[in-house]
Amino acid sequence: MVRSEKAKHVLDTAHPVRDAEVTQAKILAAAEEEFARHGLVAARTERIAAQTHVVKAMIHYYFKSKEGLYQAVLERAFSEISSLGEQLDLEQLSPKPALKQYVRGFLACLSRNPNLPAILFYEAIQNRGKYYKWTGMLQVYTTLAEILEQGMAIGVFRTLEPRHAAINIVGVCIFYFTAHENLKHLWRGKQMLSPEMLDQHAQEAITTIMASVQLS
Amino acid sequence: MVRSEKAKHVLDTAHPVRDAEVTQAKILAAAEEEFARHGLVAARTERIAAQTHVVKAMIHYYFKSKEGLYQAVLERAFSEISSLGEQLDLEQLSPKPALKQYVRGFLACLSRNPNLPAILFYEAIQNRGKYYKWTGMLQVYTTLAEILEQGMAIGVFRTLEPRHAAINIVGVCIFYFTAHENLKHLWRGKQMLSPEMLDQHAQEAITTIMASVQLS
DNA sequence: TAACTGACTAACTTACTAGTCAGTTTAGCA
DNA sequence: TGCTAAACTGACTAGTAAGTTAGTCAGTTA
Repeated sequence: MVRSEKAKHVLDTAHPVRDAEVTQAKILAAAEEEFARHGLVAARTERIAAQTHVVKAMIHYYFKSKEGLYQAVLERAFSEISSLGEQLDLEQLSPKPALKQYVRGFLACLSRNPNLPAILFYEAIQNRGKYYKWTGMLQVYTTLAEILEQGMAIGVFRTLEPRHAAINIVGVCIFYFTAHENLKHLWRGKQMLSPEMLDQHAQEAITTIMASVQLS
Repeated sequence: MVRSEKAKHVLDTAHPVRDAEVTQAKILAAAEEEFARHGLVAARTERIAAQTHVVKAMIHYYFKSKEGLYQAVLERAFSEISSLGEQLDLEQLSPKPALKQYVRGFLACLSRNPNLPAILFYEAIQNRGKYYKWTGMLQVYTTLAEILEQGMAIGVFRTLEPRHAAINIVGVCIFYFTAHENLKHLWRGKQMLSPEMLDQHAQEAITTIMASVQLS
């Protein structure tokens, strides 16, 4: 779904605007927050409605059901991840820069949408991938594993099990986001999703990942 | 809470045993699964009761409320993590073996209780640490950070930001458990929590972590 | 300006779920 | 063996949350 300029502009106003596109966008935005925070089951349509300043019935009017809204949120949220590998053509790069580039892209994607990890987590643990078949995320793992295998083949990476290593790389990238609310106590309550902190995380994560695959 | 031998023994039988200790242990075990899978809000006391082959009222009889049961589960589940640093005396080891030992202990702890990561995530994301003050987990981060700082000071570890690095180490250890249900598709549906796979994860995680902190 | 259409609302229904309680059963002891 | 306290049960209640519906409101067109 493409969000129009109009929709973007009015998105945070509380006034009723009587514009289908805007209302849907507002509901989607509020729903993403709600689902990221509480998961599908514990999410409350009433809260989403209140946040959106429309009435609960609008959710059913536009999205049929709570589930329907959830699926719409998932689709929008993961559209970017699915197309991660395509935008950077990794074939042209050698394994080391390819890995670096891909991880950088993945981290940038997460930074742009910090709700994604939580939604992913809920979908995996609570719904067991019922609504999102994880094909997008599996793509991430297999792409990483391929890069790692190539690197091993030409002797620029250490010996490792590609799939486990890929999982660990994703773990390094994602964990920070899912735990951010508690990690802040390590910085005396500092906001962990601020641009500076996210940048610091990205930098540390990339260094850690590149170091973890290098030859010893 | 110490689980007696008697309780352990009868834990998985379906027959009514009319033993307070056993019943409580059965409820706790079923509740741990339920809370790990669904979180506090989406957990259903009726499901816990059904799993336990007792009646829902017993939960309130022994644990007063759903929240009370949840707190009891948290307390039991995290008692081990809190005392992780104590059992191995890290002071006597130099940073490298200390890090290796500590991570090994942490991973062993997770393998023994694979529900722990999911419970941790729910508590962090959904309840924002309302019931578990994360002092236990914060201890893990600070211990790791201290080891890393020592290693940097004597020049056996590369230059890194200790807290971010500690977070990434924990991420590598934990992520596998939270995503296991989806990761299995990378192995054609293989069970990811089997002893062999857990062992493989532990081994890969330790290698990865040790490689990630070494001097380049 | 009247008919029309889609956006929106308030009030309602139905289903579910945590928690209660009055009463029953059983283990173990006198 | 009978008594008692603790373990346990089934039926109930109050509250909550998803989903429905009849109808209102605002913009648009002829």
